[in-house]
Parts: sequence; structure tokens; C-alpha cells
Amino acid sequence: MKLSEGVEAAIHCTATLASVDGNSTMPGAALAEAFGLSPSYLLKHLNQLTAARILESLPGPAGGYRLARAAEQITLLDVVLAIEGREPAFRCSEIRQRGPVKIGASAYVKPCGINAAMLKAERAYRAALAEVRISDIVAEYAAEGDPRSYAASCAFVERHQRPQKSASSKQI
Amino acid sequence: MKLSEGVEAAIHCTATLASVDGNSTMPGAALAEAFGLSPSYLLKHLNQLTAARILESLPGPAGGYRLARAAEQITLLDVVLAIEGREPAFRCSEIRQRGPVKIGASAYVKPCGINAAMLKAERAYRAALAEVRISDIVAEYAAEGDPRSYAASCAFVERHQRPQKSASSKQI
DNA sequence: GTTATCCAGGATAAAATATATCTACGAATA
DNA sequence: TATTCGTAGATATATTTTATCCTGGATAAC
Repeated sequence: MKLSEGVEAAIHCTATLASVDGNSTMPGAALAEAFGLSPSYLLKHLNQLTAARILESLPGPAGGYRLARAAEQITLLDVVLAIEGREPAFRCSEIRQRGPVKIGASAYVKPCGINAAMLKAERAYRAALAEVRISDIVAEYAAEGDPRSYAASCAFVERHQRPQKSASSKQI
Repeated sequence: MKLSEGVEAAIHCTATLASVDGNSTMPGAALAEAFGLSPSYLLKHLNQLTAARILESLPGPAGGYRLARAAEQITLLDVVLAIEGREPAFRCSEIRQRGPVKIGASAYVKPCGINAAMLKAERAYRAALAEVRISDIVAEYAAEGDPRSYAASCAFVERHQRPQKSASSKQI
């Protein structure tokens, strides 16, 4: 029951990208610098976010990352699942069938009650994460975060973001 | 975001011990056999359950494990926390402070909004687990589980449980 | 008492996973 | 065409999980 560290980085990066203007992008190296992370490793996570359609990337000298959709359309659950994978935390390995008590496999067609209870709890967890949007995180930071910290973050974004001509490279 | 395998074993063992008569005990070796697990490793988990006051153990030739309190008083959350530990799955490492954006530590007295949202989700998870008691698991298994499987489990318990003289060794 | 059985706990090792880095490659822009 | 940047793969390191063994202590049966 532990989330990988990449989750924290992924959420912060997504929140940071929510602050860039319009269709501008921000290079992965700048994001790594912003949080003091190793660029080569952070790129892995940014890549996972891109694969999950949370971010989109533009190659080339003026390239970088930006949100693939509005910050209101991205939830914490989206980011967590992109990094952690979609499999539930509790995986029933049907331990019941492994001892000497086992009988025919037909006795185990019903899902284990323990498994059902664990999965129900995990649904509650995911539902709570799905209620929080990246835009909420950003808004809360702007409203209640320390003004100096917020100003510094904005300045950093301002300094590293790169305007783009086309609205979206993924538009066909 | 993965629960250790020991959780499944711990829940099954606790549920099994809920079926022994009165103050009888069941040796750890029998529990390991029931689920086809390595005895030496399962004992570690049973030990964790004992430390968490979920089980109690009696040494000696007629010893073994039994529930430390009624199955109605033990929830899935109790067992999960005993095995996984009580720390939350998401640990905010205050990544904000690590980049070049950082300013004085006084700017970070407020808890990170991301952290707050993640912890809130985890509270929902734990609340769902706390609603399920071991007695519920056992009752559901007896009522809806396959009759053959249930009968086999009962027979196994019957065969390995050991009556005790005193009600509880922990009573002072 | 003596012995046999059982749990507690430490040391240790193997396996799996997470973390981190590097390099070659492809895409896009100037 | 050269430069900048993301993509993907191979690979190394650290940490955690899983698993086993062994010593010691406690208890009941003999």
C-alpha cells in the first residue's frame, strides 16, 4: 500500500502545465529543474502521462509538453492511474484453492467475498480522487498558497513557456 | 499502489480463526497448510497480527493462535493496517521546496493541497474497510459460498483446533 | 525434571520492483 | 542541414518484498 514517488511529480507537473498560457508548451527539462528532479527519470513519467492522453508533446526546438485537455477535465484519478496503472491494489490470488481443502474448481466460481470488499473500498478511494480536478488544485494554490511561493511559480512558468503557432498538433 | 500479498493471507487466517470453537487455538502450521503457504513466512504475518492485538498466541505443545477479541470487533481495516502499517500510501515529500523556485521555509507552513486531497481519498478507502467486519466475511461465506467448500473448511478447522482450559492467557 | 511442541525474533538470502541514467533514434523547426 | 527536443530501449543501482533458517523462550505433556 504505497504509491510510487512518481505520482507526486506527475501531479505537480500537470498542475504546473495548467498554468501555461494558451497553447504554449514547456520543455521537460524545465519541469525537472522546477522540482529538482533528474530530467531523464522525470521524462519517463511525463511519457506515461502523454500515453494516457493527459499531456501532449511537441518535438523540435520549440517543443515541450502541455495539457492535452482543459485542467477542468483532468482529475487526480487520471494522473494516479496513468502512473500507477489501472490494476486494483488488492489482487485476490484465490488462496483458498491452494491448500489441501481444495475441491473442484466449480466450487470457486463465485468471487471471493474478501476480494469484493477490498475492491469496493478501492472504488471509494478512486471516487474520491475523481472528484478533485487539476483546476481545483491550481485554484486552491492561487487562493490559499503562500503569495511568495505562488508568485515564484508563476514567474518560473512565464520564463520557460514557449508560444506555439498551431492550436494543437494532435488535431486532425 | 499495491498491497502486499500478506494481506490476503492475514485476512483468510483471521477469518478461519473466527470459526474455531470458544477459546480453542489453531497452530500456525495448520493455517499455513490450509492455504498452501510457507509456514516460516506466514508466522511473520501472524506475528504482526498478534502485535496488533488482533490475534493472541499461546506457546507450548497445545498452543496456537486464536482471535484476541470477537470477530464482530475486528474489521478489514484492522487487519490491513496491521500488515501494511499505518502510514498513508501517499507521502508528500514537499517536492515544491526542492527546485530553484524555493524561498524561505516559512512559505511552506500550509500543507500542500495535493497532499490534502490524496489523504482525503485515503480516508475514504479506510472508512470503507472499517465498515466490513470479519464476522461479516465469515457469515457471507457460510451463506453464499459454495457448500462443499464451506464444509471442507469447517472440517479442516475442526480437525486442527485445540481446546484450551483457560479462557484467555492475556487476562490478568 | 525432561522432553516435545509451539511462538518470537533476528539474521540472512533471493526475487521483484522502483528509481535513475545513458544512448541511439525520430520528429520538427529554423 | 543542423539544432533542439521527445521516444524508446537497454542497463545499472537501490529499495522493498518475499522467503527461509536458526536460536531462544514459554508451556504443557510425559
